[in-house]
Amino acid sequence: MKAKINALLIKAIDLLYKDNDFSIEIVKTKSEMHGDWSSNIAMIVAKKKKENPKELAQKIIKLIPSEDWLEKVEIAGPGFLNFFLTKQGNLNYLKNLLKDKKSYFPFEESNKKNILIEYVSSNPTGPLHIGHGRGAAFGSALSNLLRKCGNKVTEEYYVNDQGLQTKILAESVHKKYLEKFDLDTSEIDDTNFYKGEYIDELALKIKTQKKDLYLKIENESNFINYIVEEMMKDIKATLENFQVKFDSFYLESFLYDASKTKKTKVNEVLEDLKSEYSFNEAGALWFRSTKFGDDKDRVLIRSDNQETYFLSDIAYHKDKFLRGYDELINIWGSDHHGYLPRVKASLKALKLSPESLKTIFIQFVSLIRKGKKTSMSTRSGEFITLNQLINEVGVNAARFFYLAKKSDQALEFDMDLAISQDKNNPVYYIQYAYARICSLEKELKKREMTFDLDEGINNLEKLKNKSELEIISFLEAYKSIIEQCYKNYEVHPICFYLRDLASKFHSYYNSETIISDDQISRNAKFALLIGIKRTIKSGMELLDIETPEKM
RNA sequence: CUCCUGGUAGCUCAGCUGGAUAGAGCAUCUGCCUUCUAAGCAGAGGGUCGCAGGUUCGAAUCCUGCCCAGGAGGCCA
Repeated sequence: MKAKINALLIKAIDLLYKDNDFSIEIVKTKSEMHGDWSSNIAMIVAKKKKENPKELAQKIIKLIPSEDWLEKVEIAGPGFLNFFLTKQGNLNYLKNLLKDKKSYFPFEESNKKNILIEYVSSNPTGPLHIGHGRGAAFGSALSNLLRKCGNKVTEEYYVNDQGLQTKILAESVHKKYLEKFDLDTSEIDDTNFYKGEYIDELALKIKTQKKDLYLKIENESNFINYIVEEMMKDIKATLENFQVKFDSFYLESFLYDASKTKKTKVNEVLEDLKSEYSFNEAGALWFRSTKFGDDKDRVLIRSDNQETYFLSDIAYHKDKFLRGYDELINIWGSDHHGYLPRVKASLKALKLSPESLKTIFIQFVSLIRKGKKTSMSTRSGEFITLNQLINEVGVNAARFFYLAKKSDQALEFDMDLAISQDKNNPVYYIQYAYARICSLEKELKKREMTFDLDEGINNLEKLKNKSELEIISFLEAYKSIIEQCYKNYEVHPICFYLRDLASKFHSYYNSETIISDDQISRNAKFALLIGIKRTIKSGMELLDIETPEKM
């Protein structure tokens, strides 16, 4: 409908000015006094052409032909054009939705892309905590949306499976492991060690499974790999538990692997940057990132010969480009925002287009328990793991709480509120609406009545009361919400929409008896319910939240 | 010190690519279960949109300054 109105307006303006370069808005109205759809076109164009908005609006109206779906167009306020649709016009969307045998989805990208989306990528030095959970929920939901809109999407987790931090992790575990055998570890300097409970648990697991095999470590890198694998097992299990499914886990060590090719991918990057963009200073190798807009130059290889994570990150990003994607998406914690300029600088140096890389930052999650804020730190071991959260509030509620807030805004996760499963949880409210519709269908069968969808579709005109008309119109708004989310790489508006839709349904349910004796009107009402049901299902599937048929 | 986010109802947040009377949920108060699921509904109260200027027909939205909160600025990740 929006597209139809848009076409009429563009044509009218084109006739008047031979110009259609305007960014106009066509929105669903909030009040029925303003009709069904509203446009600010007259005010936008009037400004550019220095005319009076109301007079211009008058001219535009004269150029709008009569259409069977259009009742009338009015001018209101400072120059809004308000479109009042005929009954037919308003029913178009719902009819299409109901006629589609498959699951209806209101938007499809015309220029389909092959997208790589990287998220979570938590270091395997500890279990996932509630901060990672937010990135996981958002990344998976956004992937669903991008895919549902017609794109090919690959979800990837980048694993920093080597380097200094994994070494420290292995040492931390090993110390605990030694202590399990009552060995004296007081000589070991553990100031930088990881301290969480999981270290102790892992040490115990190793003792149980491998006995005294690692009392003396013969091959350090093998031991590190072993520990990292154990951590990743745990992380993967948590992700699966949380409805997050990755297509690939990309190992950092692969970038240093020379077994298949002569040169490692990291070495290739070092050559790419050689002499022109890198230099030696104080025993270290630097990347001249200032040449590409970064604040300062960055170290690639430290004076102790240790490669920085930045170096392998460059190689990783280069590899992403070489794998042939149209678009790369990174979902990073907001503490990495200072990191982006140097990555973009490296892309420019490698003559790869930084515009193809879209980075979305996820703000911190802090935890509130019994009114007290808890700080999160992997190293000190003070955190709530994602597993704990799932166990306490459930996957569905956890996902919804994460997704219902704009991702670039800090989130205060109130455990006590999320734990309370009784009433405060908006998830149940939406699920309940869905279950109620399912329940009505069951009740219908129980009373040995039938539902004929085609008859319902053909009699939608019979739906006349206020809440029915409002819902019919609101169902169409789903399309705009999806388009907006798709365009802006966000998902929280879906949460708000579903809540509103559920609310309108509950209200309707309470004001009307759905199962009536009049077959025609009953079918029409059930057709409307099916529209609601499919829309809720569609939205919840994007969020990966369950829609039980019974509660 | 520099940069990035944010400041909207008692609380948690939408709205921010300028538009019509600033919206939800929770909490509070008043009603509604012999009737399709009360995990629900109907109604009420609650606001100097951090402060001050500016841009214009119009500003919560854009610009500038200030105040407050959080974050980033390493040969840490």
